[in-house]
Amino acid sequence: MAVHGPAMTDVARLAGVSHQTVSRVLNGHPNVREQTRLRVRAAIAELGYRPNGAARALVTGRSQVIGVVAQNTTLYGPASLLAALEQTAAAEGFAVSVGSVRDLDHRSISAAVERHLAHRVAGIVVIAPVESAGEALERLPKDVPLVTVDGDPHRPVPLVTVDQVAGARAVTQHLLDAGHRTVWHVSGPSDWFDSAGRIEGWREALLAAGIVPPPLMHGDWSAASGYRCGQMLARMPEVTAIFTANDHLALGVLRALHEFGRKVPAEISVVGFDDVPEAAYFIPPLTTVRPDFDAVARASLQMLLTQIVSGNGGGALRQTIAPTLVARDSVAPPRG
Amino acid sequence: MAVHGPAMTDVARLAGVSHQTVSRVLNGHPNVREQTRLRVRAAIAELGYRPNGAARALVTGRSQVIGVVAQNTTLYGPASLLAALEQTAAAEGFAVSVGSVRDLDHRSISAAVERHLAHRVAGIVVIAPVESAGEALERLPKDVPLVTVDGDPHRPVPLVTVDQVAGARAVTQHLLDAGHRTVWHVSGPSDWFDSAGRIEGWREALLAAGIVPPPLMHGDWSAASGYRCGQMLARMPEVTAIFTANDHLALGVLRALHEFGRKVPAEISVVGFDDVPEAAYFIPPLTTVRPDFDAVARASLQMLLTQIVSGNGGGALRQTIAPTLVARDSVAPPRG
DNA sequence: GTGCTCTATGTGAGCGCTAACACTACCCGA
DNA sequence: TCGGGTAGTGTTAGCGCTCACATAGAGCAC
Repeated sequence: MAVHGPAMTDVARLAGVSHQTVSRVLNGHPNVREQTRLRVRAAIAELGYRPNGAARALVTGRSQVIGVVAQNTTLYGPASLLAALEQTAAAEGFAVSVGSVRDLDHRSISAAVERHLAHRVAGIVVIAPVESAGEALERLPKDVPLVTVDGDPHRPVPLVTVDQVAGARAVTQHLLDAGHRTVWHVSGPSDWFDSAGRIEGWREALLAAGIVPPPLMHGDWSAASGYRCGQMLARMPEVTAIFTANDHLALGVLRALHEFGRKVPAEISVVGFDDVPEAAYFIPPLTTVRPDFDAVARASLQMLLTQIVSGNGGGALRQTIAPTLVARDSVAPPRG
Repeated sequence: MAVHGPAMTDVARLAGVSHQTVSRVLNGHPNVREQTRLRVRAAIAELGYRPNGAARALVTGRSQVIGVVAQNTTLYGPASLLAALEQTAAAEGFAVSVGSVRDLDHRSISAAVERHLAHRVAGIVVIAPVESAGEALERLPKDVPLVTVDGDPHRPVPLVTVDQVAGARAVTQHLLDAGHRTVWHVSGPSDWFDSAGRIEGWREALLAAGIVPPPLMHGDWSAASGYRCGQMLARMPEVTAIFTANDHLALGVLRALHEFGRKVPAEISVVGFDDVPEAAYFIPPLTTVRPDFDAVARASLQMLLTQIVSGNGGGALRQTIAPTLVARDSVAPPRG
């Protein structure tokens, strides 16, 4: 009382009804007289009553909480996704509980999922961009609504994903259209699906144009690795166009090129991926690809809610969100 | 059963003990025979039993969940803080529920806090960097453990904060030590405490050196606003040193200076704040200030846990985390 | 009037857990 | 021998809510 605040029975007593009627009002049940409804609402307001989610979760077996498992929520992509998910979920009356993991191996993921299950979350969204994450999901109880984001396209799990391949293809084509003979690619870590998709799109576009893809440069999303790759690329006079798997890699590449005195875009064109807010202020402003995180969040949440409402079993739903090319100043035709 | 998984009584039956003994094992109660404990653990493992957090929350009145209220978790600072909080909380057995808000007015904040209270969170961390947020906190039930991060230093609420003033002072002094006559400042939004603290530190350092602070340039944390301020500063020949309130502003400034052909650091030195991972790859690598987000997260969580355990009433605790200067290449002595 | 439906409300049980207390051994000192 | 601790365990009563069902009254046809 003093500590725990008023309960439903307190409201009921004040309104002169039974606790069940209060419950009905709270849950928007139809068969309640308008006058009664008003009286109950007044009592709720007067007491500052707040329904106890734990009690509700106990009896219904499901809380109004969605668990999100993500790695490294400091990165722009995951952070944006998380924020968008939270906003969308809040609009639907759901809270979002984060379970971020340092590593994406199955032990970490399983542990995070366990934690969520202990709290009886209504559903789980796994931002699982790597191979090893998928395995952890196989062992999950089948009755827990689940959606993966940017996960393994080959696993029979509901999936929402940014169309990495299409984005990368568009970027590569964009560079070819500008007149470049070929396009070099600085990739993300090889075990990420995002990374794989971007490599695939790049390769496809080149092959479609009858070009043999040049050797791949392996990065790890960080500006530091972009810088290292950039130092190599800067020394190769034949390089005129570079597609980096994300904007941070592009930043590192840009700096390396700058240090070697190679002008962008006059001598070399550079394109990124993600459209971080700062990309427009790189030197020069970066042409990049913008994934629609809001759309991804909306799609995954809707997919999850469908499962929650229908009791479960989304089966192997999947949805792909197309990204858009954002053209800025870092692309120009090659010299000569 | 099929859906809800085994309950404590199921474990008890299998282990041949009472459910209460299972409860004791789970909660690390001392008076349980080693042999019994083992039997119970075996039963738990065999059934794949998972304690029901909702039931526990119902009876104890507190869940093992900490609510975090934050704005714009896409920004590097808040995102890092959130991630660090989650990691720290997980280590203590707590889950973290995010309630991000679009605006930091009291209606939004109150709504987010309400949502957390409905779920009976054990405590709340509010990342409340602006004035209006504080008001919302005044009306909060007194018995809810609460910690604010980067909040109003003048409110009687437990507070953990990065020492903005010290950081800004150090940066400014660093520039003066390099030989600059004065330091210009591009600030963050005026209603953020972070912003105010950085302005204060900058001003203090200048005044201490007997220098009248030059006019303040107002930004809003974004690279875009940094760019706009940079365009003005670039045209002023007397400007030789700029301290920007965060790294993104610095990026915008750097680009503007670059466009105007002003060399950094040869002609103008630039310093940022936050040490985003990319700062080392700006052109040139950015000298900046690194706040220790992990330390902030640890401090706030510890403060919160103290309140949770002791029943409440942290009173007006406060803790300040000193940031460190990270010297890179964007600072040099002025010409001549 | 009787019997029916339909709406508005109340009653009781129980979700899975913890807290408080009760109980049973058993050991120890007097 | 017996009281009195103390470790180990069981029993009972709820926490605040929803679900399934019971009930009461109103409306209406015959």
